[in-house]
Amino acid sequence: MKKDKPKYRQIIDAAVVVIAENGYHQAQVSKIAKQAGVADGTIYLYFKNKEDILISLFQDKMGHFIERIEEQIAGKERAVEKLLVMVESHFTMLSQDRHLAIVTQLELRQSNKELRLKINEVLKGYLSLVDKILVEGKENGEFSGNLETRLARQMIFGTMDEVVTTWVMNDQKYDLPSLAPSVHQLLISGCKAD
Amino acid sequence: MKKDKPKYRQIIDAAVVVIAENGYHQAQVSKIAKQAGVADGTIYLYFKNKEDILISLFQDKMGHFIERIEEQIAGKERAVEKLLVMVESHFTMLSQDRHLAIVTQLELRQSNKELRLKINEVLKGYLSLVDKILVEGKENGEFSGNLETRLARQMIFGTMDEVVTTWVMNDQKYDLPSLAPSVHQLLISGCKAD
Amino acid sequence: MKKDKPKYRQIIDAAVVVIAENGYHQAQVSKIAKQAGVADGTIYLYFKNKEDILISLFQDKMGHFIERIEEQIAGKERAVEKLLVMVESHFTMLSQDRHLAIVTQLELRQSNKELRLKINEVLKGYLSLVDKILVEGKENGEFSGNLETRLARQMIFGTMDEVVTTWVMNDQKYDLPSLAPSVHQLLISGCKAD
Amino acid sequence: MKKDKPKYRQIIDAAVVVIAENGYHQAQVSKIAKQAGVADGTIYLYFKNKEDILISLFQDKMGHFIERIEEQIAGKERAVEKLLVMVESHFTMLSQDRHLAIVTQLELRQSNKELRLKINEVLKGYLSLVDKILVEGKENGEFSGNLETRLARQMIFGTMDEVVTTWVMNDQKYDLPSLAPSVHQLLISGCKAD
DNA sequence: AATGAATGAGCATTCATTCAT
DNA sequence: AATGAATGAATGCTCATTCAT
Repeated sequence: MKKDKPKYRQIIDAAVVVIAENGYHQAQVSKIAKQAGVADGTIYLYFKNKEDILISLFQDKMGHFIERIEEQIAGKERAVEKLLVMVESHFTMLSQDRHLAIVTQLELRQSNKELRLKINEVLKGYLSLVDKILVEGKENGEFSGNLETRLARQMIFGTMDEVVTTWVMNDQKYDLPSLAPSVHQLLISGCKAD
Repeated sequence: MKKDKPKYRQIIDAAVVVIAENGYHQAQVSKIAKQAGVADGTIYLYFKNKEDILISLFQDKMGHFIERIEEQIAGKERAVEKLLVMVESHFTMLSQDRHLAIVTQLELRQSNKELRLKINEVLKGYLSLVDKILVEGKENGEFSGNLETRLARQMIFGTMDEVVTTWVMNDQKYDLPSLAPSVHQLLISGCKAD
Repeated sequence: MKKDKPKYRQIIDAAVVVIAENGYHQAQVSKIAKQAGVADGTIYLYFKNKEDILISLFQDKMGHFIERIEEQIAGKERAVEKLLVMVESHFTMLSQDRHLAIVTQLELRQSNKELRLKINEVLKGYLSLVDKILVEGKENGEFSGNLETRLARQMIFGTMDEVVTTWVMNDQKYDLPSLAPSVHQLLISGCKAD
Repeated sequence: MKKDKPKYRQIIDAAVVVIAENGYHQAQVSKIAKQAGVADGTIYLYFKNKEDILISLFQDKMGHFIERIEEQIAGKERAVEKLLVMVESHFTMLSQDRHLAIVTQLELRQSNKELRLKINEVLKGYLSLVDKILVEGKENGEFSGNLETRLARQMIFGTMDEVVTTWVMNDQKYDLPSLAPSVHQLLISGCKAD
């Protein structure tokens, strides 16, 4: 299995660094190869083409992302708590890997429509995790029975994404994880005063 | 003033059509010129370079966008109502200009970081409109006094953006404006059951 | 019409020189552009791609070739004379353009199958000229009525081609046109003693 | 002697198949290795480089070719008969090995000038066989004493080659050996009516 | 002898921008 | 003001060959 060989990860990790530091359009294959410490041609022993590096990168990183969040959530009983853990994990993981944050929030969005569609496929795994929490919350009465799952999911994901993107655009100069409780509070109670 | 000459708008409108129909990376200057009915070189009499077309496009369209919303809001007393009008207007205007929706939600995001920073500058006008509503709501007791304006604004904008993007990605095949009340409800009351 | 513009011929003539002097596989587009005194990109204003240069080159040169031979032949009454004129013209024209001879006999044959098929299309014009002479000769009794036109044409073309190729491979170091009478004699009378 | 080891022939035979089925430019060393059932590196234990495979292939196959024709000719008395046997054998052997026919008539001609010069060296053995027949024929009065051996040989070889190439280009869809008598007749008597 | 992972040089083509007319 | 022909920099990928095992 190619994915288990050390060079596979070397190249993916190199791609994250190169894209974060040079930007999507300045991340030439030769730069990635150099950063990974392999020859240009070696890239093509592990990836079909340049796009394949980027998709694999996203699948690989996002796969870990979702797994971690699932693990964290597993220990919690209530949907509200699960949502808090999710926001915290989301913010924490991205703030712990500054390069990855830049790549996912800014650079990878410059890819063409085709690649973005493939990225969206990967994201669906995350979105259905959100859905599961929402349905659970509705069933056990934590959330309103009238809550439209799809819209609520879009609010949750859209909000987290916007918060992280703003943080990255501001050069990650404030602490992201500490915003999690407030964001969580916002998501579960909205703007309205009690 | 160049911006008042007819060719200025011709070119901007041509850019919207060409980008929406061909995608950001297939929107060559020569295509835009052809669509606008001018020679390639003429573009450079009205715009400094290609990036300048895109920024001007965004400024122009977003300018109208904000003006319209300000007009609509002006007639309303309460922050909650103003927020509803804003969501409604946002959804309605984008659903009335399919090309513009594609360009702002999908295509322009493929631009490089530099251009996106400039686009964000333009967006600030919109975001401060949101802020104004939030502050007003906090002052008159509609919204919690503890509400963190910045985060709430990110939730509001992030949610609307995500809802519109999902709608565009689904080929605009359902009615967007009719989602406004639910989205508004979500934003003001969150997920939590009463 | 692009073909009438001076740069069109400049580029084709440059291609002949570059291919003859560097060989087919060392004839990069940038070399052709430099030889033609234009920018690389200019090539693509006149030709679809590199292959298109080569096909156009062959069509252009072979077009002249056939026209000239047709003119020469027009003045002759008998098929045997026409054949002589054809062999003489064929040999003379190629010996007058050493670069072209190298390109048609050695270099262009290294092209891929697809290009060679297109080249063969162009050659058909020449081959049917041979056929016309053969049919005429059969009708007026100069050639045997049993002569199989297709095979005879293959003998004539195959012989001329082999003679020219051998001459090119020997660095064009002997006089080609002076072989025409003997080759003509061979073609019309074969090996057999009278 | 490397040439006597089984893998030497395995690789040559694999090269013929791979080139015939994929074309000269798509016949990568790795494909030949795979077809031969050996590792890429093993090729280089038996051949100096890729070009060496092709020259060896040609030497090997053409060696058999000439040997066979020499055997067939040995039984004949007269030059005219020998020529007939040669044409028949030439056509028969190539029509019995479709892959080899494609390789020698179409694919190997795409090689670079250098390789083609080496191939010509190998061909000289065949050409001198033709010369021998011609000289013999001139000596015993079958052929005209004025016959220029070199040109006659070029006619004979050029004609056979053109006939075979045309047959290959037409997908070998008619019977080649049955053309031998007519071609032979043409070669010995030319176009002229008796 | 045999393997096959690794190497790295080399090139056609696009397109934003210019400038002579 | 307007044109559009000309420019030229910039890059992903292939594949013959090597060499440590």
